[in-house]
Amino acid sequence: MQSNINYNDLKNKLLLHALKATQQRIVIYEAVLRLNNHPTTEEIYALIRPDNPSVSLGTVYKNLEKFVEAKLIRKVACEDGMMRFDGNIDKHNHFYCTNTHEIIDFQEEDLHQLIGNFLKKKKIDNFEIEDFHLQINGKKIDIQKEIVFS
Amino acid sequence: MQSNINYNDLKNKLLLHALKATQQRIVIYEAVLRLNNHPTTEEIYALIRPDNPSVSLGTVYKNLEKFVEAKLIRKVACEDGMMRFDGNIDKHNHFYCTNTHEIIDFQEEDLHQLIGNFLKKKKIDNFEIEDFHLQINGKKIDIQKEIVFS
DNA sequence: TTTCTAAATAGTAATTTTTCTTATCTAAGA
DNA sequence: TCTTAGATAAGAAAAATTACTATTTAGAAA
Repeated sequence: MQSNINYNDLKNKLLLHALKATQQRIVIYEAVLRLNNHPTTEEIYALIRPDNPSVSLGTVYKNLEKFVEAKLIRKVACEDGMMRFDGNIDKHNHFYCTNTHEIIDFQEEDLHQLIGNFLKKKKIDNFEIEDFHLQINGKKIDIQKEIVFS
Repeated sequence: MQSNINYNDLKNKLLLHALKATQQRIVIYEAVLRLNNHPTTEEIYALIRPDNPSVSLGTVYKNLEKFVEAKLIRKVACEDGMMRFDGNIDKHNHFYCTNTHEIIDFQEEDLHQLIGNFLKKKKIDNFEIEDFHLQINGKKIDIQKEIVFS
């Protein structure tokens, strides 16, 4: 758990990504990290609203987009129609539960390399690969419990 | 190219998927197949509108959703915020051009098996995998030309 | 520290996308 | 042919997103 996200770390992270560190941005970025299960814009807005009633929804939308541009966070397009955001920018992939619409991180360096190597060897003309994203679709068996992989 | 999509084939395909073969559904399904580059709902609506002015947008939305449920087509959530649809239900993956927002099919049986085998070997508890989808992000170098891979 | 300015924000309006509602209609099985 | 469950049109409504503009502010420069 990231309980150690303090004001200065957040601020520096923003500055490092060439983003003016406004109060609103710090709060929004913190919310993305706290809600570490791929929140929607509304979920982020709902989290920050009680303590920051003057932050407008438009600001949340605009800044999430800015953060993605600056590669501070990632966008995750979801089949349920909602755009979601991911504060974890390490290489990783996702499970998607078609029952609960949860997106669950799947950190598996071996698999990531396997795919990366395949693409490197493959001759692909007229396309410069930046990254890739694997989404594994299925259903959680016990919705209450977590997915365990080893 | 699928120039051989005729009325009866479309109708039978719908019936095969337990969908009542209405005139509207035949027209909508045909549009998805014709617009074989992952059209949005609006693009589908725009294509059929001239010849079928009485088909309503709501019908297009509802039926695309129905088709996905019936596994007649696939949904492709796109980072540009638009939901797109794919009439090709064969196992395949996608390139996504962050410049043009195009989604381009990447049919590569070897890669698909590589990933499938990895996941089969991996012990994953509390999740029943149905399928997976690899999206390769990057930029087309010459926007006019196609991506070539071999 | 104070001043300056480009950039960011709040609040609201407008637009876009999607879903819902209801009266009417139709495909396909009996 | 008749019947009816399911589908449709049309428009209203809701939800999601973007745009606009006066005001404010972070951070650079003096």
